[in-house]
Amino acid sequence: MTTVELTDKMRRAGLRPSAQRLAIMQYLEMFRTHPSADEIYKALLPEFPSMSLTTVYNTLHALVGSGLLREVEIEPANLRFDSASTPPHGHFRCRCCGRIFDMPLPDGIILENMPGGFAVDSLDLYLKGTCPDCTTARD
Amino acid sequence: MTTVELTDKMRRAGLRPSAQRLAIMQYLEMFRTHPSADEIYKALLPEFPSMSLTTVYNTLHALVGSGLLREVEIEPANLRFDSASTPPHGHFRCRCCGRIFDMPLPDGIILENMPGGFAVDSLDLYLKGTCPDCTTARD
DNA sequence: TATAACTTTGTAATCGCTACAAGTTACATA
DNA sequence: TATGTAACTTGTAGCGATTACAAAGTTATA
Repeated sequence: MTTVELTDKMRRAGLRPSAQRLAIMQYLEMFRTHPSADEIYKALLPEFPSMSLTTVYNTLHALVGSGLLREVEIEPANLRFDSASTPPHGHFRCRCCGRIFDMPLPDGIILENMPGGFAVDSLDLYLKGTCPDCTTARD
Repeated sequence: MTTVELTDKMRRAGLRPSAQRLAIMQYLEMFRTHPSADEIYKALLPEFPSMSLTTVYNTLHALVGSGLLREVEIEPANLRFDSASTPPHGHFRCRCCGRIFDMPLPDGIILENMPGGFAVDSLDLYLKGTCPDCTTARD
């Protein structure tokens, strides 16, 4: 996604497209590793030496609030973030290397037969185990 | 589950069934509200006035480690716990009252068509929305 | 009963995150 | 282009959940 496109997207969401915000969005578009706020902060520090961690948190919350990002809560102690420009998907965390992978949502996960009266507005599927790389490395 | 049964269960898991541990397990068997460590601590304090919060955490970790409890990570800032003596199920958190409900796992969630090489050893389904009580109250 | 292993307790510390206030910037309007 | 205002950024201080650690207590077993 180009800078212009991102700028438009943010404006349409009612957010001012500051340099820091654009950089954060671009980072999340480019690196699909589900980084934490701190990882984003450290990665962008060379480019924005004066940027504050608080700005990263502010931005992430603003972007989540307007639907441009999704939170990934697969690791309770570390909130992670994911561009919302992909279709809904589950997440898999490798217990060995700690990486987080996107996974397809199994067919049939559609929320039909929920107990009556529960109005579901978000669904998260989190899987844990060993990823192919770590399985191979262990052999 | 009786105290004797719980004692056996813990012994089989290689854990000493101390009074504190039994009380914590019993609390989780009795109250299916997915309490946090702090809630358990406060609830048991009258019975064990000298118990330390650290003991609660130690116990919860030990029990999770040996499969007697499951962690519920539906709220990133507050780890919650669930007896493992129930069949696998998903969780629903009401955004209005904050309560957490057990939910059936939708059919078809069985992890067949996962991308090759991913060895899944745990699955968590987290749903959020409005529960029946809060929906009714709002009308 | 001695010894080792396990468990509990209390304190201090860590870590992710948030609150807040002051300074800066963007942008609509004139 | 100038200007007022709302939005944004920054730094510091602080909070709450959790963990580290060491000392004291308990239990199992030889």
